[in-house]
Amino acid sequence: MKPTLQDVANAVGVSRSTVSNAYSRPDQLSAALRAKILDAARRLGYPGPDPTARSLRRGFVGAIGVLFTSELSYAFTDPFAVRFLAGVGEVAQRHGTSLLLVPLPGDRDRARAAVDNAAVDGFCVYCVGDEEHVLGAIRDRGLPLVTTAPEAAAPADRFVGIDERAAARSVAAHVAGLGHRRVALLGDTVLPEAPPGPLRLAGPGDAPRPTTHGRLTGFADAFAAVGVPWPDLTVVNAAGNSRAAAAAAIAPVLAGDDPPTAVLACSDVLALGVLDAAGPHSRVSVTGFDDVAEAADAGLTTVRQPAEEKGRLAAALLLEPPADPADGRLLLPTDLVIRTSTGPVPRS
Amino acid sequence: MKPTLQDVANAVGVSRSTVSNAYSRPDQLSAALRAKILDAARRLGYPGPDPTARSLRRGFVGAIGVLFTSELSYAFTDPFAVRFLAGVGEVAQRHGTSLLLVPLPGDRDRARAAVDNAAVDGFCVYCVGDEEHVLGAIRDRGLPLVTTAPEAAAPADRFVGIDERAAARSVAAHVAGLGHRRVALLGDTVLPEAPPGPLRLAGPGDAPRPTTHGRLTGFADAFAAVGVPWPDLTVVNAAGNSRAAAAAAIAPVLAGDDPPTAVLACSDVLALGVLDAAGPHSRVSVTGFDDVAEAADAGLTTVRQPAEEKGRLAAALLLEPPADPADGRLLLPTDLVIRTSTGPVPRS
DNA sequence: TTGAAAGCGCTACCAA
DNA sequence: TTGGTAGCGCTTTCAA
Repeated sequence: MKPTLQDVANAVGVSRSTVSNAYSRPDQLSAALRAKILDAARRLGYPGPDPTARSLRRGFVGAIGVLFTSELSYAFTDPFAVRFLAGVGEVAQRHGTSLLLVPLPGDRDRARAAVDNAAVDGFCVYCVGDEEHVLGAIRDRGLPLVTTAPEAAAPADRFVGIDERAAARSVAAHVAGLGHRRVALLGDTVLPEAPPGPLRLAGPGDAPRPTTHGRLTGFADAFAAVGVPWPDLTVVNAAGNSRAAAAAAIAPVLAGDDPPTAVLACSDVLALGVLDAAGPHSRVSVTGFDDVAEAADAGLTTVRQPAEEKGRLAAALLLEPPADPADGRLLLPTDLVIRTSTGPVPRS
Repeated sequence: MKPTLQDVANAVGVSRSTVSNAYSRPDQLSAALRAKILDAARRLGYPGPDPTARSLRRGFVGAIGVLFTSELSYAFTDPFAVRFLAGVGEVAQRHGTSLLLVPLPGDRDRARAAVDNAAVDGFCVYCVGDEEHVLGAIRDRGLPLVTTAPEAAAPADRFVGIDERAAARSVAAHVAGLGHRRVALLGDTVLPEAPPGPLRLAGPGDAPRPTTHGRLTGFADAFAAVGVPWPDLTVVNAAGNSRAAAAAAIAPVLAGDDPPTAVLACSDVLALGVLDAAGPHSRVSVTGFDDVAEAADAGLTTVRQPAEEKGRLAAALLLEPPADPADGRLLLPTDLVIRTSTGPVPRS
């Protein structure tokens, strides 16, 4: 059997409290006794207080949960997510806090159970899709949470994000300013079970994912301002946030009659897929979102948002709660980055 | 106060066991009673059994630790590490197991404490540097562990990795075959506190990090075979596994008298830094290690190892222990990938 | 099908 | 400076 604190106490002939103090509050006992206890522990092979028991007793864990409302591997596959994580990790390291990455089953009940079973002191929720039930589970546990989607946050939640709508409007205005009027908007899983390809959407607000919703709305704003109403915009659905999914979804649209002269994607990864599908000689204008590393190489016009900083702030908001709750909602700046993937409407 | 299982029991007028069963063993009570209990729980705001208490009682946690013997952000910054993590995450997701990423303080005692405090059922150790004390701490806790460094593994440890030495020998033999004899070997933190730049090393075995050690040995093998003894090889130290660190370390060497005609780096990231430092018109041959995504774009000759697969196998070894302990040591295949960054010795 | 008893291993209070 | 007491919230026999 593995030795416990009690065994060490017995071996040395002191009480459990004293052994506990030897580990957790060295100033509460003489150096000599402490040395003797630590020595006996080593001899017995006692590895120190059990973390689980300690957490139970102390009432906190020393870990924060990081949730991606998607497959766990999304976190390591999407370049923006990875940089977000790097930022979270940096702050966690500084606090000596661990990061618990919890895989979320697609099934809602089981997702809720996964949240309920996570031994953590709070959650950072990187919002990918529809997360209301996940956020609800966290709130029900009474744990603090930071989310990256404004619409998803309840008043008590902390939030760090960008003004998705305004940011999207800025790229779209750039494209509109270049004269584009026949435009496609490309998003990942615009509607839950939708097949890849063009989609009928009564309005941008119909997209359940808060990020997609915000970005589509911003795109629509800019085109409405130049006289292109929502129904004239083609919404295209990609079955996943990957280049391949984007290429597969957009290819038929580009090959159709009366193809769009510009494609506005809801992420850089999708935009890169559009460039893949369009081929090197295409003159279609393409924009992305996020400004990941590959975007620069590809000459992609996009909206930059500070990835690592977003992660750092999310973790900081959780680990160093602001005194004033009003400071718990952070809006980060974005920049329109104009590169070579956008240009005037080709005359045909 | 947050409600506990006891409160729910009181409210319904049943015992704690019954409430517990309602959550953990639905088959142990009537559907009607269970519904009544769950309902009362919802009304009281009871979020289900506390994960910590449950872990303590059950004796297991449902999470595995992932350790990087380096800053935690290394895990998200190094492209190979990210892919490894993706593989680990994939298997973890399948098992419904969470991943605890534990930041390791540089200080050995505190690193040990971090390991001791992690509430997990086992560890995957991604070996970056010197990890003996970390592995020791894990073994002392009696937890299973999988490591990626062969030298670091004790007989009881599981291991998944490559034959570092043979893999390194294969690239080096390619370079030697091209006629190169004045060669520099570039590693990250070859010696613990060494400054960037050339280094005196009595032999490759003097590098404490097992990976570096193995790779340098393989490089040395290949050059010994063509008559270039160890002392004629220039070992160069980079202060970190980054392009910038590599560039800074190698620049003076390339600019010196009698510069090497080839640089063999211990990782792709370092090799890319060498290319940065050499500039586009340089004819120095450069090789990397790992074959990350950027390597292909840069035309880097390198050794490919299966990154995601390594992660998947590491996690599987931990989560699905092989019946026969002999199956707990896996050696993965590697491929020499020859691209444009290596060529014959330029005639000057 | 339900309940009572017995801890899992530890820490924090308070008294000596 | 040390020890006794009293749980943290839960699960799991076993018996009813």
